[in-house]
Formats: sequence, C-alpha cells, structure tokens
Amino acid sequence: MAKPPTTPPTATPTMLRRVNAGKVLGVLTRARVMTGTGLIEATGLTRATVHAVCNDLISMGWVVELDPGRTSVGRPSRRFEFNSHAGYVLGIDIGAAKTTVLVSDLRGETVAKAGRSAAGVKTPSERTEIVHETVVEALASAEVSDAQVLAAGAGVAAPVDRDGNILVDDEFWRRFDAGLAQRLTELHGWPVLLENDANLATLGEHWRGEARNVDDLVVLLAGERFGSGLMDSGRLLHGSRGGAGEMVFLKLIEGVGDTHGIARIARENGTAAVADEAVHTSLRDLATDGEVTAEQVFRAAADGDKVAQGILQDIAARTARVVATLGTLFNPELVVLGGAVAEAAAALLPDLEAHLARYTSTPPRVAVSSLGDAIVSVGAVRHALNYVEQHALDLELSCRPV
Amino acid sequence: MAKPPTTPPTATPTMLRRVNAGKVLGVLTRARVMTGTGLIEATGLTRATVHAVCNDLISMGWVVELDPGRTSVGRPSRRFEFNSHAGYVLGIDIGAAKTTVLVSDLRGETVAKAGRSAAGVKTPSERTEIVHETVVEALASAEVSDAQVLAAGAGVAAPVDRDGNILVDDEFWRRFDAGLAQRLTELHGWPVLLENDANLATLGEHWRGEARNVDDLVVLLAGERFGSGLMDSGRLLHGSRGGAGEMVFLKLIEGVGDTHGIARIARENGTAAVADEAVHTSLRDLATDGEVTAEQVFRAAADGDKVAQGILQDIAARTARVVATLGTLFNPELVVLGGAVAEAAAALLPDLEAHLARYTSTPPRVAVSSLGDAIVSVGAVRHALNYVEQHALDLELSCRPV
DNA sequence: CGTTTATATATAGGCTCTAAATTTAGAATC
DNA sequence: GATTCTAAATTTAGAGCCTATATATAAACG
Repeated sequence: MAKPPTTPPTATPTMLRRVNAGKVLGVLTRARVMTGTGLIEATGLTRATVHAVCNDLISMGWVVELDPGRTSVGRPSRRFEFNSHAGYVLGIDIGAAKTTVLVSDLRGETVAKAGRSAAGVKTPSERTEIVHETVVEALASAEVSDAQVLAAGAGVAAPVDRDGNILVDDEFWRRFDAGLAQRLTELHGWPVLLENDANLATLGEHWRGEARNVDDLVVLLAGERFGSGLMDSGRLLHGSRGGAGEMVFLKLIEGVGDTHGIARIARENGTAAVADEAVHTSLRDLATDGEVTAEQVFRAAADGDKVAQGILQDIAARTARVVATLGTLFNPELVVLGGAVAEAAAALLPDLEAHLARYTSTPPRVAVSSLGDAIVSVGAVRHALNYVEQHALDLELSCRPV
Repeated sequence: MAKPPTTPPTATPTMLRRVNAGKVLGVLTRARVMTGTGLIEATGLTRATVHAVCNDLISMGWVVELDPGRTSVGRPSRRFEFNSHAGYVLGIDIGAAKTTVLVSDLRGETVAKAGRSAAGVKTPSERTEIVHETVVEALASAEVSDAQVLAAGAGVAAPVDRDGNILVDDEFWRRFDAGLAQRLTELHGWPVLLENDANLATLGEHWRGEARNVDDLVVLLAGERFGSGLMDSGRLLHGSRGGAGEMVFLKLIEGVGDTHGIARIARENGTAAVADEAVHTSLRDLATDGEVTAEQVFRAAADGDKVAQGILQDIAARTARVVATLGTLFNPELVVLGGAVAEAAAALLPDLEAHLARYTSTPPRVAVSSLGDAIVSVGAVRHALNYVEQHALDLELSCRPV
C-alpha cells in the first residue's frame, strides 16, 4: 500500500477541529456510551467544543445520539455512542494451510467468519481466488456489502515492510503480492493492508489477548516453525525490509539449530520414537502408518507416557533458549506463545520457566495465547481498525444518516 | 528524569502557533540561514505566519535576524538564522575507565572537551565527584556558565528505561543512579538525561556517523564487551526495563559463548599465545610481563604475524555470528561496529562479511565507526539536543536579546 | 408552583491562520 | 536623477476554532 502523497501538513485552525474530533472519537470507540459531560472530562475540552465536534461526527455518521439520559436531577444529558455499524472491517489470515476471514464491526465485534482450506493450491492466482471466495462467503453470511467495508487487514507468512509491501526473494510470493492487494481492491473496492502474520498476532494479543496492558511484547508463533512479532512501546518493529522478528538466528543457537516449531518437533520426534523398536511407548498404538501427530504426542504425555514426556521436556528446553534470547535482547515484559499448538503448550510452561531461570535472572513473563487459531485474523482486524481510526475523518461512509 | 505531569494537551488555537513555531525552528536548526521566502517554501506556511513566528522566536532568543540580503532585484529579504549560541548542551560519557564531557552549541558544534580517568574509583560519590570535576573543567575551558546550559545527556553502561531511570540490580549502580542526575542538577541547575551508552552510540552514528540516512540501525559496541543499541524507524528501543540491546544471549550462540568484546579476546588470546612455548610469534617480543595489548595484536597481524592473524580470523568469525543474529532478527539496513578498537576492526571487515554471507543471503551492510572514542559523548550531545528541540518553546533562555 | 440542579445553548472575545491589497527598498532603465 | 520594475515586507479583512460567560431548559424535589 503506497501512501497517498499528502502535502506537508500545515497547522491551520481547521486541523484543530480534526485533532479534537479525533480525540472525541477515540474516547467514544473505547467507551460504550458517553454523555456530553463525560466527554468533557475525558477529553479536557470545553462543553461548547465537545458538542460542536459531536454534531460534526453525527452528521458524518461516525456517532449516533441516543435518547437523553434521565438518571439524576438536572437537565437530561445528551448521550452519544460510537456508531459501530457505520462500517465494517475484514481480518484476513492467509496461512499456508488455510485462509480465514473475519468480518468485524467498528468496535471490533466479530459479525461473521469463514474459512477455507488452501490444500493443493499451486499458483498465485489460485491462491488469490481462494481468498476472494472466502471473503465473499464471509461477507454474505454477515449480510455486509463491499460498500460498507472500510478496510481489510491481511496477514501473510512473509516479510512485509511498514508500507505493506511483501519483500521476499521468492518468485511465488512476489507474484502473489503483485496480485493480491490490487486484485482484491479492484474486485471489492476496499483497501487491503498487508502485514506479516506474526506481527498481526502481536497486535491481536496486545488488543484482546494475554498482553492487554503490555506495550513491550514478543509474540512467538511456535506451530510448524518459529516466527515472532516484536513490539516496543506499543509499536511493531519492521526493520528495513520487513524482516524484524525473522528467526533465522535460531540456527546459531546451541541446542536449537533450526527454526522448527513445537508441533513439528513433537511430530517428528514422536514418529522417530515409534520407528525405534527399542523404545517402549504408547505412541505406537496411536500411530497410523507409523506416524503420529503433535496432538497425539501431547495427549500421550498428559496420559503419563514417559517417551512423550521426554519429547516435551526437550521441546521445553529448546523453547526456553528461544525465549531467553528474545527476552534478554529485547527485554519485553511478556512473551506470548501462540500458534497451532498453543493450548497444548500450556503444559510446557513450568518446565520452560525453570529452564529460563537458568539463562537470566530477570526473565520476561511467559504466557500462552488464548486466541487459538484466530490469533492472526484478530490481529488483522485490529490492523484494519487502526487504519480506519487514523483516517476516520477522511473516509466517506456509505451509510450517512439523514 | 521524571516527566513533568503535563495536563492532557488539548488542541487550542495557541498551540497552533507552537506547532508552526516548532516547524520553523526545525528548519532553521538544519539550515544555516534562511530568508522569509525560503521559510515559506520549506514550511508551507503563509508569509504572514512565517514573519509572525519569526518575530516571536526572535523575541524569545531562539533566532537572530541578520542584515537584509541584497542578492537580486526587488525588496531585500529579511534573513533569519538559528541562534546557535542561545544556549549550550553537554554530552557526558561515564565510562568504566574514563569520563568524557563535550560542551556543544545548539547546532551541535563542539565548543570544548574534557576527560578524566576513573581509575581507582570505588564509591558512587567518588564517581559522581569525578563527573562533576570534568564538567567544571569543560565548562571553564568553553567559558560557558551553568546558566547557559540547557540540558546534559549522559551515557552509562547499564540498562536505562525510557524515562532515564537506571534499572539494574547492582547496588553500586543503584546508589550511583540515585545520586548522579539529582546531584548534578542540584549543583549546576540543568537537567541530566541519562541513557544507555550503546543507545547513545546509536544516536551518535545516526546523527554524525556512518548511519546518517539510515533509520533501521544496530550499533555494536565491541571493545571490552559486546553491547548494542537498536534503532527501528529512527526510534531507539528500550524494552520494558531498559534492557533492549543487552547481549546476554551471546552465551547461547554456538561458537561465541560469552559477551567478551573484540579487544578482550585479542588481548587474552594474544597473551595465551605468548605463554605457549610451542607457538612461534612476534608477539612475544612485544609483550611486557608476558602480556600483550589488543593494539599490539592488531599491529602484529597487520605486519604479517601468522598467529596474530589467526586470532583476528577467530574474532571475525565470532563477530560475524553476532552480526548475523542481530541482522536477521532485527533486519537493520546497517550494522556499525564501534568502541575502543573500531579503527583496528576495519581490518576484520572482509573476513567478517565473508562469514556473514554464510548465515544469511540478505546480510545488512556492515561499517566501522569513524567517531572513535567520542561515539558515546557525541550521541549524548544529540540526546540533549533532542530534548532541547522538544522543549524549545518552554525553556527560558538566560541570554534574551534586547 | 417555585427552587434546585445539571446540562444544553447562545453570545462575546481572543487566537490563529489565509488571502488579498498595499507599501517598501533597492536595482534597472530611461 | 527621476521613473519603472521587482521581490519582498506589511497591512487589512475574513473565517475557523476555542474559551469563558451568560442564558435557557428539562427534569426532580419540597
């Protein structure tokens, strides 16, 4: 997404109104319903200004006025509410295995949801097509039209720079990039904001996950392969080419050596144990064609299987080294583990924290994501909402009130 | 430095003037001398506004008006210049071995400089005293009074959070912290802005070093021990407790294992080689009491000594792993090597880059600092200047014009 | 039914900016 | 040396925005 070539913003009296309107709107998005007096206290503005701004926002469609409140003595107060149905945003997770689309109102409440497997997809255009179909399905089930959609956030497993450009040598992704955002915008009319999936996961955790009041944060996606999103003082890091949070360095970490994630290690080590005749384990009974899944290994460990438990201990030790590196180099307050096997990873926490204490006397807190597999799409919604809040006063709402 | 408890900044017409005055002042600090028309073009403001703002700034002492220009036809233009002698700032480097103080005018030109060894210093109060003495000496040689000093930046080798608080378990530093900033402010009257030394080095490189137009940057102080400053999109990272950039993780890196810097490794391995009777090296002739310095090892390598060259190759390999980790995890455009042995480190660059290419196909550029041992104090000056620019319109200048 | 109370609305005044008209200071021209 | 030209400064008028103050309004209370 190239930014529009705005002229150098010169401070004019008119932009005061913009600033103050933005402040009022910001308060209203975070609170459910506010009286005029409430807004005066929350914003520090004068009553006259607050009402003028609210009248503006109402005529723009961003705010609706409710019936006057009749709580106590005195003249009933005007009551204002953010018009969460002024428009909608989409959160799109374009994963390797699956594409997920969330339709959300402007307060971030999910209105509809659709998912589609990406198995067997070969070409960029096939992939774009899948995303398109999923979007259409989600919008239909939400009974929302393209005209009502103000923006869409979309997460991909590739480096994305601050302007939303995918930057990767891989030819497939390059062509995918060239196609996706433009094509979706052509088809539907709304802007598409690309971002790295781990970064969106970080936005998601910061917004509605375990990191709600934490501004210095690392989110570790630890499913098939490790990936991370880095947040410092509430801001996502990107690096010069969108590569911030890439985990290539794990190859250099003693006792880690690769970027394989928790699910992959569990699966591979479990399958290896099954193949080894000398090993005695209940995993062998669960295996199909000699292969076990990560979930089976986790379950077997929970049921007391020693071999499976050993695998988990190994994973905890490896993960502890990853967390220790990120925790000491970035000094986040919290590290959140997310991805496919997040809930199962909860069992790893005690072991992991014990290892962690060996590497640093001031370890970060470690938590397991509770957003499940929505972690990226929820973050994508937040990403789109950020855009909308930023540009609220420039956007035309399709559904102006009379 | 605790921030003053500012009221929520409400957007009033008066603050428009602040914004525009800040914009004009910003242009003037970066350009030497500007005409009214020049400022109109640079700021996008109207002539009326530009002149009103300039008149304000002149009466505040931030700007001086020169004789009208008489370049071409037409009415001569008023010419404005940033008053770089409206005040001064200090850049203080409180190193383990040495304290350095730079006195700088508001354009960042060094006016005077003083340094003092910290050898044999034991207590926090002794250390504070040394800093105080060095400051007094520097101010005297610059013929600048305390009243003219608007702020001082100070770098320490400890974690410092965004508010300038030293955060470290070590009792010595904790007491030092409690004393230093307050005591200097008590004695001299100007505010002291503490910051981590590697972070200041990063500011220095970004301002006047190798990273002048680079906003995604890592600076690696690699003298006695590795330390790093991290900048993403022009902003320094701090982490939740000021620990961002700490290099504890090096213990986990295969083939590194500790945070020893280039100088230390060179010295120790050189001395070890001298002690080993079986080794044939010219270092032995240079050694005193069987010990060699890092500088001697670098010189011997340059003179063709095979053993010294081997040591440097080892150092290059180790450093490459450090750079590879930071380069892939952060994705800076540039990594700058600085610290005591920076110039000597230039000899390592080819080897280092060759190793680097093995770890990543998109390595960052690597450069060697040319700021020498002023890297931290120059950054401290920049840190103080940032504060002054931020608060320019709130600060009282001691030397108002008539 | 008037008083009390909290809030909304209206009015006056002061900043700030822009835009357009007017003045000014020097150079070029006659 | 007076006139013209030019680019810039200065002045004036106008509009937007905010604050502060005064006035009006809609309920509850006695």
